[in-house]
Amino acid sequence: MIHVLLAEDQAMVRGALSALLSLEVDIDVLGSAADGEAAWRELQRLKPDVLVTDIEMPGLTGLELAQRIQRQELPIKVIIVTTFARPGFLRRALDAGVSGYLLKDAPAEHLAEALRTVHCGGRAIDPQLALEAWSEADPLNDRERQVLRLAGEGQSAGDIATRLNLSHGTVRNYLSEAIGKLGVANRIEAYRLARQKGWL
Amino acid sequence: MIHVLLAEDQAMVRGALSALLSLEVDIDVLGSAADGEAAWRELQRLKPDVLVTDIEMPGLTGLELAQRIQRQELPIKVIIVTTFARPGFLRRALDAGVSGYLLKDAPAEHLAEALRTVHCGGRAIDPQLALEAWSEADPLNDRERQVLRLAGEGQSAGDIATRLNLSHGTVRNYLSEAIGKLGVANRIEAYRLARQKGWL
DNA sequence: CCCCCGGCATGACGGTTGTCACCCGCGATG
DNA sequence: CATCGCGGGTGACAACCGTCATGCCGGGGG
Repeated sequence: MIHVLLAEDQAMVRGALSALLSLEVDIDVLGSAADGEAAWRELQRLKPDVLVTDIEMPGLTGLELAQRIQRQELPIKVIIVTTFARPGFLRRALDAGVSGYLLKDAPAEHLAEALRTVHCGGRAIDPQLALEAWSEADPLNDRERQVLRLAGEGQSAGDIATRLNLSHGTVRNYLSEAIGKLGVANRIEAYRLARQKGWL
Repeated sequence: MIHVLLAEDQAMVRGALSALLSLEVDIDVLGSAADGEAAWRELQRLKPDVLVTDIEMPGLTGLELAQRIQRQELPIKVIIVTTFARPGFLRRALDAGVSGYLLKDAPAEHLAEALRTVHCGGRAIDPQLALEAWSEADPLNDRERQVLRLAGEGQSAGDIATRLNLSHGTVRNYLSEAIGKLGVANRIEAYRLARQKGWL
């Protein structure tokens, strides 16, 4: 019997996944949580074998949750189930020691299979995504990332400079650098590309 | 017995929702489709009582699907189940004659309830969203929408002008108009706001 | 008929953005 | 010690952006 905890912020999806897993005779859904903090608490209370979690959740993300589990050396496997086919996310997930990474695009049956594989000590990583993950490294440094994030929200160079205690010229240098590294024409495209790759 | 067709592009969510509805004794999931076109075909083949559909799908969106059903006067109720709490979407959905509009944030049980309500001729609209929907009208006209969409993809005024066979000055006028109407400072924020409201 | 309005264009303005060359200070590395 | 790299800053320049005033045209509505 595999004991599972589910973390997913969209209630309907959470309920539906729970229903899906309940249909499997060898899987027992102990409970579910709507955000990272709640998941962390339930994790310690229910001591499941496997945590199935989304990435984008309020409070604590699935990736941060995985990191915590790794640091505390809890005997709990982690499977990420997410919408985002972003190579950067998978890479960060692997660094956080997760055992599985599935896309919500994948057939529903894969989830139960992945649970069994992982429970037996195996790994379940979306194969085509695994290729991309190591193909292209994030070329941005921390400053460039910060600046791009703010630029993507419509902040001007001056605003960003104030926010980060930099001169507005320096901000423009970082943006220019990022734009150059990503091979695009302006900040908007740079933001979109970096976001799509999971680098922001 | 309520006969349901499910349209949702993410396979795992599709399977999970199917599992969820299968647990209800009075609901029969006839089938499911991964995109709008497939849903339209299955609709005519399976003749369900209710279509449960996402909005964002490749090919044909859930809203367009609802429009088609309305135009052809098919005796099929439509329930939209979506991630997006965008007032503009709900308004367009209501114009397309849908009977239900639920958020994926809503508890899973709401879906089955909504199905029953709708099947009996009722409506199931997310209440707090319903308020917002009529509070704020879309202030943009067609040209402003087009221009804003392209601007949001990082296109410059010149690019957009070429794309739409306008002068680059005119494009800037439209952008300026949109920025003014939305009460923001630049095209990026204008794009984000319009998108968030479901106006793009 | 005239007048007004909406779509489109122009030109001019000041501010912002993207690029580049160059500067400084500082820690690492030789 | 020399010097190299790197994070941060300056200044200049061309291009672009956001704003505004102004103009033209065509189609209603009075």
